[in-house]
Formats: sequence, structure tokens, C-alpha cells
Amino acid sequence: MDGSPPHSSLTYNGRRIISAIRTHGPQSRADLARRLDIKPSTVTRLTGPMVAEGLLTEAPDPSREGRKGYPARLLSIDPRGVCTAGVYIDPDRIMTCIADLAGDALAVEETPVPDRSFEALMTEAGASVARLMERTGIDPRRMAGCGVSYPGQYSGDPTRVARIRQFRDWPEVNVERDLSPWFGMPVRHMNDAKAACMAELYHGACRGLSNFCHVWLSYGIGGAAIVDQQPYLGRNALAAEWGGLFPKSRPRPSGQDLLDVLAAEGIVLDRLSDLRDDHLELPVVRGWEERAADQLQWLCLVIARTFAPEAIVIGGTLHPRLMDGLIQAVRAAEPLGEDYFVAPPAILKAEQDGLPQLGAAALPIHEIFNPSTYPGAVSKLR
Amino acid sequence: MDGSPPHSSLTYNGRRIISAIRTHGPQSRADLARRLDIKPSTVTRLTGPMVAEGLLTEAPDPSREGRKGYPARLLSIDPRGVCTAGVYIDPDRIMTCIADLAGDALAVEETPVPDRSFEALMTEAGASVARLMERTGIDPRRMAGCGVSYPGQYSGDPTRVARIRQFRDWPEVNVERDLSPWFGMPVRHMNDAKAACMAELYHGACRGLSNFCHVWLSYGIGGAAIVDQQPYLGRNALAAEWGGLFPKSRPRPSGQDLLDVLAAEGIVLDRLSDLRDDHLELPVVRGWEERAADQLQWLCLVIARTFAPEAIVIGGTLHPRLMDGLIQAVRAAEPLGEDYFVAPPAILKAEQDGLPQLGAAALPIHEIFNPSTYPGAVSKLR
DNA sequence: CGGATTAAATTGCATTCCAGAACAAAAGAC
DNA sequence: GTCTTTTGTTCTGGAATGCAATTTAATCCG
Repeated sequence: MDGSPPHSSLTYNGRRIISAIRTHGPQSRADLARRLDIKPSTVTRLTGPMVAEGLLTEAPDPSREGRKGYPARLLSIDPRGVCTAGVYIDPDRIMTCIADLAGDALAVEETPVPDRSFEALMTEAGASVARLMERTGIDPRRMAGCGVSYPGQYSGDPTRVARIRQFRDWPEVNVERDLSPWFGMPVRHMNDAKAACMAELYHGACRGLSNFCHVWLSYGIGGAAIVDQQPYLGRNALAAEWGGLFPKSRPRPSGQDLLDVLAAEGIVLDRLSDLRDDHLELPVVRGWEERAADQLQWLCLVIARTFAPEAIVIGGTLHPRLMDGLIQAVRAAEPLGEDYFVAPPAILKAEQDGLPQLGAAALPIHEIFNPSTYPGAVSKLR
Repeated sequence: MDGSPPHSSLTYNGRRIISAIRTHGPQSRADLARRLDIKPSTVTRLTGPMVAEGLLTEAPDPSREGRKGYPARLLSIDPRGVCTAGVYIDPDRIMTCIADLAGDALAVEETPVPDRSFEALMTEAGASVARLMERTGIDPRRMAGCGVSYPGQYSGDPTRVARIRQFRDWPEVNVERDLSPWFGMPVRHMNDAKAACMAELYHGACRGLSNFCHVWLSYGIGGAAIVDQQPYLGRNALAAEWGGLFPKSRPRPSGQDLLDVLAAEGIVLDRLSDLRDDHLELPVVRGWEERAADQLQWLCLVIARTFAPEAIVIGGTLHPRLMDGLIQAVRAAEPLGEDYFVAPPAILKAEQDGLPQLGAAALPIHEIFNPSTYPGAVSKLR
């Protein structure tokens, strides 16, 4: 059809339009002009090519039926207008997917990790993405890029991705130089918790929220803070790494801590996923759950009093019933401390924590559609 | 001379230029072009009117003397190019100033509060600013606006300034409608702690820093968080109100708490400023200081692990020797907890906490010179 | 039924702002 | 004295938006 991908020609206000539709749902050109404080003519001009290229779709507005005036046509994002690939790597497995703009996974794959070397992992991940592309028959021009995430904290130079404990032998990884070659498209990276947070921002419980915090419970305790619809990373990308509030030498509400507590009772599990339903009935697990709930209540209170987010979303890879129990406990702990004279932030349950590679797949979307990541020189007119 | 004030015609890149000079010091047009990734021709075109209007001044660059090429001319901000007024109101007094762009107060005034009604206070504040304008003989066209700050927390509708405890009888205050009429120029508002933080950003210890947190110790415990050179307010502007981490029913590191502790020992002081040097030697004050230092250490640890700022700046209206002691104690508490594998944030002493009205005076500067507050329609070129 | 009214969407032209390229100016280097 | 280097300027063109008039399709109402 045409040579250039449908997202490559978006102007700054073009991104704002996509962003507004994503946040506030399908709406007319006139609504967009009012919301974004730009002229209707600008909206018409910018949306024209987007509709032609299949990025947006038009539909009549039923809610305005029976009212005077020219009937409005609602603009919606066509989920299949652009797709992205997501790669999640942990010490045990590689999980990949092709996802559309609605966050639906068109295809997923899970591959065991044979060898933890950087080369072996990236070779396998690249091959997996290529297989998924083949299987779904996606037009490569519609692929906006590939997101890659893996657990671990950052350290030192923020332009480079950190080496992490589980992958000690990896080289010093630089996204552009070391990651991109394996996937044949632009590559973005964040650690597992921050990528999972992006999935909640674009496809999950926090869709369109401007300011919220994320708590990620896996083997460790991770997290992220979203400020004005972008991740706030802080110094060395250490912001919202809540684990730092719980010293490793003491009991903490992490998956590894649960495994340690179980092991001390003689129940040795290798992975979190080995935790079966009947384990949950054990007194030792009940006890851990109660203590972890207290610690999470305290954590949410601290988050509420520091970031004052609109919401706190909690997700992770612990057993679903553990997650549910912890979230219920935090919700019950209102009013989140004394001295509160306004309503506390909403406590939300993550919706996309079952598919960690979806978070990675959200990274290219952020890069391409978010106004704040618009590249190049800047001008503003008034 | 000319009819419009020198700051009113700044384009978006014009603001970026001012901002870059403020952050990185005097520099040549070529430096600015490289730093901001815009063309030298653009810098020439934009700086021309600024120099002509007296907003910028030119000087030869001694550091490039003896080197090849056309000698560079350094551009500096002329502190007197634009001035602002600042008004700080507390239950006991009204403090006002006229300040220039360097944060020098050209004139200050302190007036006792006769009557805490909104009308009386604003009448007196407006008259005071008018007297200062008269005294300094400032050209009204050079006045960018007036900042107004007073202590208290926000609640409810963030478009309106909150009613606070000390001023319970005030009406529901709306900045545009209720504050502007008294001062004859544009008015901006933040509470005392957040305004003080703006003074540190523009004139003090954190000049030009992108991300930092502020701890404000007065009768209460306030604070602010700066993200990308703008205040991050959060839900209901409650972000970084650190006092929320210390329930009022228990000992907390606030000035009011110190007065309460002293009162319990039979030493009844009415105001913080009544605390004399010899009070500091009392065992009860020593004890309070020690406990408050522990609490501040904990607070800074929490800030470091949540916001991960580049720096934490501590200021307030406590006795200077108390402030110094507390800051020293926090600095000595490195490494700010275990599990830290990168350097902790710098602990800085506020430089402008002696003149609270200067924080208010920084608000119009932020509004006028910060790229992120640029009004009107938006476009970006690439 | 048909003109008046209403609001959305479109079109052509004007304006604003920046990039690009050629050029001018001032200094040291050879 | 000419060449080289770097800063700074000028002028033109292009990209993006605003502005104002116009078209379009629906309801309202006599």
C-alpha cells in the first residue's frame, strides 16, 4: 500500500489526539478540539491521514442521536492499526507476544531457558518473536517495535541497562547497540516492574490515569511511579523501588521471603509457581500473609503521603489468591492513617500481571504515541 | 520606551534559552544552540529582542581568549530585566518584597497583622507592595507579577486555594478572582513550604537541579517535590506533605511539637521566634533535638527510597542552630540504610529560608520563564 | 413541508516559528 | 598576507497551526 508505517508521520498534536482518545475513549473531532485547546480545522487535518492509514476508525455517535446540528462522528483507535512485540525474560523462561493497541495478545509463546548467557537468551528471544510474526502474518510495517524486560535493579550509568544478579555474566548491556540487532526493529527496555506498570497505564487498571504508583510483588519487591503519564525514574532509575524500604536482612513482603519462610519450616520450593493451593492453608503461609499484609498497608500509607497518587495499583506473580488477599487487606486498612481529611488514593488490583511480556510490549507504544517522548526540535505557537 | 513588558513576547525556545542560562550560567549563542539542539540562527533571532529589551546582557568571554575563531560573546540574564513581588502571610505578620531575577530583594517590608480577616490582610498586603513599588521606583512594565504564599494544607478542589486552620474565617479563595484584584498584576499562589522550595530551585541550593525534594520545618512539617524542574503536586496537592508521615497525636519533628514539649516542662513560649540561644542548652531541648534528628534521618531514608531525588534540601524557620544541628545529623546518618549500592542523594541546607516572601516572589518567575508552563497552542517541529 | 436553527466538519489563506545555507566578521596559524 | 577556524547574522523556505468563511446534515417549528 504505502511505504511508511502509519505511526511514523504523527505530529506532536497528532500524538495528543491519540492520547486523548486512549484516555477518554472514542470522541468526535469537535470534542478533541475543545479538550486539547486546538482548532477543529487542526483536528480534521491531522486525523485525515490517520483514518486513511487505518490507525483510527469512524463511527456515528449514538449518544447524540435526536439532537440538533451536524451529527458527530466518533473517532476510535483501531487496535490493529499498529502492533508491537513484547519479550519478558526471567531466569527460568522466555515469554514473548505480539500485542495490538488494545493490549490483546495476538499470539504468545513461552520457552524454557536452556542457558543463561546473553547470546543464547537473545538468540532464542529473537527467534521466538520471528515465529510469532510468521504465525500471525502481521505486516512488518505495522510493527512499531519490540519491548524487552527482565527483573533486576539499575545501577550507575542510566543510559545503559543494568547487569542484574541473576544474569551476572551478561556484558554491560546498551539497548541500542546490544539489544536492537536481535529483533530487526526498534527496541525499548525497562525492568520487569516498571514495564508491568506501563501495561497497567496503557491496557490495565490505570488506563489513562495521570498520576499513580505501582507495587510489584514477585521474588523481590519492585514498583514504579507514573507522573503525568510518564514513568518517573529518579536518580539511577531507583525511584519507586519500594524494596529499598524493607531491608533484605529482615522479614519483607516478597516472594523470596515467603519461600525462605517455607524452607525454614522444611517445605522447600524451587519456584513461586510451585506453590500449590493446599500450601495456602498451612499456618506458616497464613502467618506470612498476615505479616505481609501489615507491611503492605504501611507501604501504601507511605506512598499515599509521599507521592499522593490518584491510585495505587498492586500486581505481581505471587499465587492469585495471595494477591487477592493482600489487596483486600490493604483496602480494609482505610483510612490509611489518621490526619487524613480527604479521601485516600484508590487501591486497585492489577489487570495485566498474568502476562508480563505485555508490559514490555507497551514500551514501544509509549515511545511512539506519548506526546512527552516526541523527538526532535521544539516549537510552540500561540 | 516600548509598550509591552520584556518577558511577554518569549517563544517556547526563548524560555528554553533563559532556562539554560539560568541553569548552566552565562554562555555564548553557539553554546546555547548546541545545548538546546536548535540552530544558531534561531538563537540569534530569539536573543536579539531580549538583549534590546534589557532582559539579557552581552559580555566578552575571557575563557576563550587566545583561541582561534570569532571571539564568543557570553549572554547573561540581567537581574533587573524583570522583577516580581512576593507576599508571605502568617498568622502574626505580613512579609513582602520586590525581588529581581537573581533573587536579590530590592526592598522588603514586615507588617504586623492587626486582624486576621481576609479583607484586612489583603488590603494591608496590597498597600505594602504598592509602597515597595513606590520606594524602589520600579517601572511597572518590568513587574512580571506577584506571588502570594501562606501556611496550610490543601483540601478538595485543587483549582481553589484551600482555607487553612489559622484562617478558618476566610472565604473559599480563588486566586484569579479573589487575590489578583488587590495587587494590580498577575498573582500566583502556593503554600509556604512549596513556595520556599521554588526559591531554592530558582535562587538557592538547588538552582537548576531537575529532581529534588524539599523538607520544610516550621510550626508544622511541610515539603515539596520537584520533578523535571516543576513542582509535582499530586492528588489535592498533597504530594510531599511529609507531615502526613508523622501522626499529630505522637511526637514529631515540628516546631509546634517543640513548643509543646517545652510547655510540658513549664517553659511556655508563644512563638518559635521567642526561642533564645540559652534555651538551646536546656536538656529538654537537647533531648528533642536528638529525637527529631532520628525522625528526620528516617524521613530522608524514606524520601531517598521513594522519590530517589538528586538531592534533599532542608530548610525552615526553626532557630538557625537547631536547623544546622538537624542537617548535620542527617548527613552523618549515611549510608541512609543498608542495601544501597549507589551513592545516596546529597543532603543540602536551604539558602533562602530566612526570607519566606522570596519563595512567593519566585512563583511568577516560574510561570513566565519555565518552558513547561508555556501557554497556548502547541506545535513541535522536526 | 420548508425555512430557520444548530453544531460538526471542511477548505483556503494567513501567521508563527524554526531549519538550512550562504555569508560576514574576528581572531590565531603558517 | 593569506588560510583556517569558530562565532554570529541574514534571508528564504517549509512545517504546523490559527482564522474565518463555508458546507453539511440533522432537528425545530410554524
